[in-house]
Amino acid sequence: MMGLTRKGEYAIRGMIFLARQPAGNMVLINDIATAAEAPVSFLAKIFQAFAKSGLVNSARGSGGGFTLSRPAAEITLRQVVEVAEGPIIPNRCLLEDDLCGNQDCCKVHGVWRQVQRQVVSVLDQVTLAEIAA
Amino acid sequence: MMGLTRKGEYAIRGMIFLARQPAGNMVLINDIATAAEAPVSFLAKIFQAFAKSGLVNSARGSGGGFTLSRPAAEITLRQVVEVAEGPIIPNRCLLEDDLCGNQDCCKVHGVWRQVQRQVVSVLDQVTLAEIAA
DNA sequence: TTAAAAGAGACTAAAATTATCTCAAAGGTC
DNA sequence: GACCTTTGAGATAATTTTAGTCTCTTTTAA
Repeated sequence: MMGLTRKGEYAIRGMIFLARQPAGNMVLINDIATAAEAPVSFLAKIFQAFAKSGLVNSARGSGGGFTLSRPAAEITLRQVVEVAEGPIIPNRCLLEDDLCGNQDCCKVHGVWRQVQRQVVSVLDQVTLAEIAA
Repeated sequence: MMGLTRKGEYAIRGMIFLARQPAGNMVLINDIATAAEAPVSFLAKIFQAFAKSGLVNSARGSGGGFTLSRPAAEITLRQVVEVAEGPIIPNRCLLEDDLCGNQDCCKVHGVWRQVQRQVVSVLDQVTLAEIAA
């Protein structure tokens, strides 16, 4: 239960590698994948999402690649994880806008919200810079 | 990410129903399943696990069924969740006894352990009695 | 002895995860 | 402009996990 998937693991490792590059240095997805020990085409998808989300900049053509869009100290682990894996949701009924039909579910509801807050809070306080150091 | 599965949901709902019965009252898995809105044969498996783990007592034959093995106030949500879903582990490398080959993984290792502790701590502090009330 | 229950294991179906492949679009370089 | 490099996007496939079913066995009480 509660596990990060491969996607999340690859994402984190890839971002750590990027964070260790000289600022602004464009890195090929191939090199990131090698460093992160991830399948290239799979990681490519993940980094597409990072590019869309604005966490990284991308450029095509020769001399292209990926680079962090801002200092690693300004990117949190939560942001990385959420772009890769989606929002941190310990239970379905957290999604349904506070209105779930099931009475029992709602009793537990508050507990899951608490869990969510704790997890998010931990991940919010860790930056890429810290874990890449 | 971080989601409880159906199994966990059914498990919790079933245990809440049991917790609401008069103490010692044997309840059929059919009735639990109806109350929990879960498939009978699926929930039966889950309650087999509960019986094995000692959270509930079971008896076969007519007059048989399931009952909590101790007061609902002495059963935590964590126990219920862990029997149903397995241990709460936010990342693979938490399993590997503190020794994972990957350096980067290990930098993040402490973060996941913190996450784990927070989640466990929340679930440890909620009893069946509280959520069944 | 018989009917009513849970226990155990094999099996199936559906969904999510983990990829892979192909082609299109964009950006340099000659 | 022709050409090569690189990311973008979408379809597809393989694998694993989740979810659920079915059958048969064991236990127990009446």
